[in-house]
Amino acid sequence: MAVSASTNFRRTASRAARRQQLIDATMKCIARKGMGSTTLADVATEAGLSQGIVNLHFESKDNLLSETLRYLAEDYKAQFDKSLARSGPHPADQLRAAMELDFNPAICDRQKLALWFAFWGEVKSRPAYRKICAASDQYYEDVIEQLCSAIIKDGGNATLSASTVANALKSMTVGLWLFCLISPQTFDRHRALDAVMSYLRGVFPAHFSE
Amino acid sequence: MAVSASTNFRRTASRAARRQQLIDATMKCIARKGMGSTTLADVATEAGLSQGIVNLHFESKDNLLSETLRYLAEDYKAQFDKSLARSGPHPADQLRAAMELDFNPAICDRQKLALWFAFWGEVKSRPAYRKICAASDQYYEDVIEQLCSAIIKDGGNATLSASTVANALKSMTVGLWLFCLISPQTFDRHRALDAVMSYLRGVFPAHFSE
DNA sequence: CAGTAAAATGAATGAGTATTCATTCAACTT
DNA sequence: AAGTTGAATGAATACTCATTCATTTTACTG
Repeated sequence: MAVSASTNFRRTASRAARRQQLIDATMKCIARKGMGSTTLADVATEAGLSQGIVNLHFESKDNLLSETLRYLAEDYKAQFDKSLARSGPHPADQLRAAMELDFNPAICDRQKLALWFAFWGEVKSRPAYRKICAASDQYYEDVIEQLCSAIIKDGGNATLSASTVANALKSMTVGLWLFCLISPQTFDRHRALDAVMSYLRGVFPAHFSE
Repeated sequence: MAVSASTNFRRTASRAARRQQLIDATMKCIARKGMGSTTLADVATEAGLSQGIVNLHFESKDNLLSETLRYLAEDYKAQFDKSLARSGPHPADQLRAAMELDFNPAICDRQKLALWFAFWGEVKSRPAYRKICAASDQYYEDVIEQLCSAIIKDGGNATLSASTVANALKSMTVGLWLFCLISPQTFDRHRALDAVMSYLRGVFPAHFSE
């Protein structure tokens, strides 16, 4: 029943691999053609498979898109958790790592940014997307707020509100991503990271100076 | 030829009024149903007019959408310019007015926010949208940067870069708008404005304290 | 090597949609 | 009042696209 690991060269991939292949194709199509103009035929062609393949592996187009958003969010979370785990032990190290991740080429490339904005653009009319995004946001908001809180306790400006700083940081990321998406010639991820680090130096001078 | 102002009760509106009526209907439909699921029939029904009306006044659906984005951008600019003109003479007054506008109910309501994100979601695949947004962004970036520059000269922290602060401010707005759109229950425009004002107090303490 | 089950195909279907255009209608002119 | 003009209508058209499913292909089993 389960596909053995030894049969790597099957022409028919395992269910999970095929689904991932289709999600990858979907992401490429949305970035290239936009969410509204991406058809199931486009996705199938991009994946090098046939017409009916999406409905075979995902029930419907709606479902494919939801799963694609879910994957996008999970992929980001995996990189986020890994970045924090690999960074230094101090909360300031972790906060820096989190912000550097957001402007890493792996995250901050126009294809992925286009995807995020494509889904955010439908959030108001698609409760399913809204829920996925809200849950995701909540997680980062919490983690970043805890880091800010720790930094404030560790000799930071005690009048600062950790949640306000966390809001400011996460929202800056979104806006800077939009600038990278809209004006790639005049605005790039280095300038974006500069803006964030300059904010961090302003708010936590004792922790974020070279 | 021109419709006289006295004939207010014509059943057939002037060309400009009809176009505006259709743009208004388009905005409502996009906010409600999303950009991808908005059909010309939806727009016509929302406007209380007939099937072919959009192609009569706008050449095509594409054109209607571009004109809608253009209107959205012009409408924002008009309110922005008016806010600065009405505010106090000092650059700090004007900067505060600009930020307060962004979280005013007239701008920061979920219907309008949904519209902005709907268009931003298509920016990568539609050069026409990208250009409109880029031009618009450039304008605000310039104005805000000049205000920051003036504040810095007027006794602000001379090591600050006006353009970095301007980037941070404008990007925070976008991200905070997204939070308002995604999590209206847990996040509202007051919290958003708090985050911005807290940033301004941090960066320009001499100019932004009560 | 059959035989079987699962995976994949791709033509067919049918719902939906942008666009066209012949006709209708309202407002103004003389 | 009859005529003229341009706006508006809405049925018809041509097309796109998600979904279905009978058939084919592939991989595995005894």
